[in-house]
Amino acid sequence: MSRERILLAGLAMVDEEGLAAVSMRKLARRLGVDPMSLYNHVDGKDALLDGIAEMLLAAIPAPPADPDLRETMSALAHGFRAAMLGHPRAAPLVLTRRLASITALAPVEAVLAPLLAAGYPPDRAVHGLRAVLAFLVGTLMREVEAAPTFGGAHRLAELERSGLPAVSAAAPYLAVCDHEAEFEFGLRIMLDALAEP
Amino acid sequence: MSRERILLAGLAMVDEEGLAAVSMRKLARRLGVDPMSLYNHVDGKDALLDGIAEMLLAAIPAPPADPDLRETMSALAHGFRAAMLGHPRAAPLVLTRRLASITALAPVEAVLAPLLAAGYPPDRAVHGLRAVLAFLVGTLMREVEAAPTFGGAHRLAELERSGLPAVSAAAPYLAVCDHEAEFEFGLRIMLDALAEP
DNA sequence: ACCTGAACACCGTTCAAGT
DNA sequence: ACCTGAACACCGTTCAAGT
Repeated sequence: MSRERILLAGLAMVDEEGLAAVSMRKLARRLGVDPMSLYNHVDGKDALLDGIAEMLLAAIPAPPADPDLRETMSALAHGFRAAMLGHPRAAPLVLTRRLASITALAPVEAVLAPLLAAGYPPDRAVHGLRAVLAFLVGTLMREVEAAPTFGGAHRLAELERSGLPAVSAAAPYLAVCDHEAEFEFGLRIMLDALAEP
Repeated sequence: MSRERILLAGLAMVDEEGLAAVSMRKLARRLGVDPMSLYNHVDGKDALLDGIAEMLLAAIPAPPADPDLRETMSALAHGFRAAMLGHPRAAPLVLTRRLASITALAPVEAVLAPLLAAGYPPDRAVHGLRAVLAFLVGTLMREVEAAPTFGGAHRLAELERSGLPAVSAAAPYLAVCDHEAEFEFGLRIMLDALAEP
């Protein structure tokens, strides 16, 4: 028994059965141990979920340093996305919890550093960070099915006869969602806006 | 007993005690009724939460028609924000659930219609809709404390001695978060990008 | 220091019985 | 058609007891 073994088993459980299926008792069973043993290494269910989120966050690779701001920011965004899509059912933990731990600051540093190096004043850099992050969180929540598609959950035929003119007109495009393309479309908007200080 | 009375009591309960505190049994107690009575009007806990989300969504006011696209989009975004901030603890229901109901299409129509009227081809209009929505979802999740601040959860002193250079340099700005200003900053980026088809 | 198991106070939902 | 209550199969966590 160790904290790490517990967190890894927890992540595996989320990956396989989904967040809603995770319980301390089932996790203990999976580890062949009494439920209460977990409490020696983890502070409770909430702390367990925080711990899993931190593992995911820590696994995001630091992209190679690049003198071009846009290149760096793009690589960071894609790295974050890849990490979340690697564990889609666990991603909401990262996208949804406020982590107090210091490891949660690594991605902040990764985004802030290139912005400051590019000449951004710190206040603008923080605004930029937060805008990009909001977009990333919103987009990724949608990708992992934890946020509304606002239309995507409906069938084409249903959209067409909704009685809503704009929805009907755009029905063929609403009915499908190419996450990759949507991600690039939105990311380009953010990166264009942050092109220079 | 009626579906509406149940949904209203459910919303009140979320407002007062938070999402995690909602249970079918407590809701029944609040209504002075047997827990199982609720099942005659609502399909279970998940359907109850969907129903509450739909109520919130339906309460978003339709802004007055304005020939200016930017004005219209801005009014829609602010209306959506106001509706979520009016029920911050319930907002994650809207921001987090995929509603299959037809009422979930009203906001889509509201955003799509002005974009089409402004000359957007339908495919571009849907991209624009999704990018704006992703930003709104991400920002509002942060505002209602359901998404990471990535830094905001930390104290100033802690940020300064984090050992991370960019984080230290920007610490005073990371330590505070003016949600209003962040919202306007990000929204402006999105609206600028959507200024013309 | 770590593990155990009984116990407490909860859950959502099924089902048979009532009116 | 709607309400009820017992019952089932779960929860997270406390606490006293063990090693």
